[in-house]
Amino acid sequence: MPRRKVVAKTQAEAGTFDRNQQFQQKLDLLLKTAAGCFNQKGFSGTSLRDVADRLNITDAALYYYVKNKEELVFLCYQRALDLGERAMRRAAEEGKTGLDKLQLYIRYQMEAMCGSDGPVAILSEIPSLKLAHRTHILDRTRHDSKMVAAFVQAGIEDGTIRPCNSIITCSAIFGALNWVPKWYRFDGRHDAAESAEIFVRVLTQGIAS
Amino acid sequence: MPRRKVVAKTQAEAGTFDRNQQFQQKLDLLLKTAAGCFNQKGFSGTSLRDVADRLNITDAALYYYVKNKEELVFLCYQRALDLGERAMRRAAEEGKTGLDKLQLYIRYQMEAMCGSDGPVAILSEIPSLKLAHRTHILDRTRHDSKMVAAFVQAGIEDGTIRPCNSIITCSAIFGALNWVPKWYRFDGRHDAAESAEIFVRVLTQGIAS
Amino acid sequence: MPRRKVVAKTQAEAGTFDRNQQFQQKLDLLLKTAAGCFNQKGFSGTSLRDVADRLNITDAALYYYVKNKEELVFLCYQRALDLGERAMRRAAEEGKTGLDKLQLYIRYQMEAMCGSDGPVAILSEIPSLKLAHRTHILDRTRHDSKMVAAFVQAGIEDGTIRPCNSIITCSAIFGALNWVPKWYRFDGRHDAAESAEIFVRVLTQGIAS
Amino acid sequence: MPRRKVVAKTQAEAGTFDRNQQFQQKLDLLLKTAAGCFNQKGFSGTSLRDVADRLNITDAALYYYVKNKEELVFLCYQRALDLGERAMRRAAEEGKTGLDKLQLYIRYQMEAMCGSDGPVAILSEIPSLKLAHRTHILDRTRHDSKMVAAFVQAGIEDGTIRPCNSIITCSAIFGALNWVPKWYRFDGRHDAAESAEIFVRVLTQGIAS
DNA sequence: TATGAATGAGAATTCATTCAT
DNA sequence: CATGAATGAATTCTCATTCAT
Repeated sequence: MPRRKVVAKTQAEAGTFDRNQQFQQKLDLLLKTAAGCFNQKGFSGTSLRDVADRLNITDAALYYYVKNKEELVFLCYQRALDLGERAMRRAAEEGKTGLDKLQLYIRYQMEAMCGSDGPVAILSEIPSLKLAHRTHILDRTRHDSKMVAAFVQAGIEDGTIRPCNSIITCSAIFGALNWVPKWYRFDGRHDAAESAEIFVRVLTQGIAS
Repeated sequence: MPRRKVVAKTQAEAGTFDRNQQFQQKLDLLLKTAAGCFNQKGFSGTSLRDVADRLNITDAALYYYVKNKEELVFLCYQRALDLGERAMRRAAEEGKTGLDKLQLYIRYQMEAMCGSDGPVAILSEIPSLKLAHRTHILDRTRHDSKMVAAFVQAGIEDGTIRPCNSIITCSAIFGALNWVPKWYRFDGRHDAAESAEIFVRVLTQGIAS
Repeated sequence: MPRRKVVAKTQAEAGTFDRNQQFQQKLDLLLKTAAGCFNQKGFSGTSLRDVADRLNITDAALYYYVKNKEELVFLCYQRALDLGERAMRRAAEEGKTGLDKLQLYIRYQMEAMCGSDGPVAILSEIPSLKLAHRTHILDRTRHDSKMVAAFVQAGIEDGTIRPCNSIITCSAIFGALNWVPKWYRFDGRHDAAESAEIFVRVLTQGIAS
Repeated sequence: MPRRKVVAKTQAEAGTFDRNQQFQQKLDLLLKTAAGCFNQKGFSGTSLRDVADRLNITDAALYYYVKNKEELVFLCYQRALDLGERAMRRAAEEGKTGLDKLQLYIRYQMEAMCGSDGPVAILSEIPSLKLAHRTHILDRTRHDSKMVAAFVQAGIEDGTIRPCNSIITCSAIFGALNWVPKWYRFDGRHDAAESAEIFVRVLTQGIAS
């Protein structure tokens, strides 16, 4: 019955390791599935049965993986932020100029959202989180916003981006990105790489020097 | 008591006119208020009591103005589309080139969302609408998408916009615009005109020839 | 929809007054009914439907009167303490000697529990209360215990009660009293006055000088 | 694996004997532990996980010892009645007069509840038992009540107890005793012998001639 | 017009219970 | 013997909705 945060430590306990891995995989699938539901119908609009049905289990079984619905959203949001931050980190490492970094970030973020990491949750209902989780998520999003704004600032300073209000500019960029899960389909109708390419162009060439 | 869709036509029926006008004003306030709630907490996340509380009436009283919650969202969405389409129409009329029209649309749309027309509903939970309303709204949104895509196409043809995938491009633009009500504050923290200006620049200069 | 703590203040607002009175009466009936259920089947063993069924309303209707189940128990407990403390106060006022007071308290307490104040809740599941309520109730019960122990002490000092461990003695007395609602029937099988009489005798003559 | 009600009879089957003994010991520990939980939080208020947690096993493991939760309570109640009846039997055997017997019973009962037989279940949720078990337990409790009432009757007849309503009198005595597990602590705060002594005095001297 | 009172449907959550391993 | 995983039933609670006043 115990929900585990546990991660097996030695190869010795192979059985435990396997079990744990299986648990993590199922949890990840749950998070993707839930994210898809939440994106479509919102937090309160999505019942746990909706999610469970898509996974072909009962709603009660979900409670083996998460403590409650609020935690489920929280984990979805964490996962979304993990992926976003990975995109930022890669962009920061690989990009030379500010513009470079901004463009790489948009590309990687698009690839993450539209690729095999499946539906990624839109952080649109932060108010639904309980205080501790809410502040945690808000801290991370604020940090992330600053990170991308810093890309823009860097670009302004190194001359690759024209002077502009980096805050509002980033709001436009984030908005465009955040909305993607609302319309992007994984059924082949859309192409991740192409979409990414276009987004990079539309969202950055306007501010490039 | 029958709810009126009626709009008084002559000053002759003054009493009715006044009453009706008052009704329309209250309804409009209701729609704005509800839109604000829905944007923050989602359709299902917003209870009618939430809305009623903000208006200092009881939830039961709301039923004098709308038939039910679904109709309330529907009306909010209609209102949002009305404003959006007005922006488009003005842009189409006033703009000369395709780029012109696109830029004007973005400006007018921003001004509508951030101006005195108060919170405008984000059309984020269309699936919650009943079939008739859903198709109605979907028809309008599809029409609107095409309208803006047509601005882009026109721009490509008249040489003011560089060739590009107008669908995905518009997705980026709509995303950025749709996200605005999520972060824009009416408490003076933001400036409507400035925000509009920046959005126009960020979202169109990248595709301008 | 608002649950009221409100009590009408002037005869002017007669309608309000009547409504409010009716509300209070129904709430009181609810508390008695719930107390009966809780005494028989325990807090968790009693479903809100059990209570609602006895009142011939739906369980959802209960929420018009109380915020939740926990508050329902809390109010039952408050009511029990109110009655108990009234018994103590009267005993303290009317009794001359310590023994006198103790005997009057037992009589009045029995009369309250077995009389028209209907089933009175046994305070047997205090741990189920939320912290704030729990400490509130515990404070009152501790105060009450001291009150009765003080009767005993006074009796020891004025010579009407033989020296004894007043704490354990009171535990016996409280136990006997607390258990009454478990077996007492309001269907005529038992007689309130007689039962009270016997309890007074059994529980006090043993310690009387 | 079949649960055993079996009790090994000869030392010959030593292995079985040991196993069986171990089983019985663990079961007894389970019953004590469960009784403690039930007394504190009630039957429905206690989940099998609560009990299992105190024993450092999983709830699923409990099913090796008992068929289901209902049986667990039933066994707790049986155990409580066993101890109570043993107290009565000893009292009946050792006591000369009716008063004697009554006093011995109270002492032995207190010693059982407060001694090493650890928490003993309060029979407060008999309605939760399934019919067969319920009638079985009710039969025993009725029998026990009569037994103690018989002590009182005997006392009245042999002149050691003053004439009184033996039923109500016993209700007071049982109430006081039943309530003991609610307040008695095994952490040294209370003294079993002393408490027993006081209870005997308080509960019997009032009716003694 | 607006409110108080009530309802019914649905949602989250808990929990006893099962069963393969 | 014991556990992990899952289920089904019941329960609490919320909420849109109704209706008499």
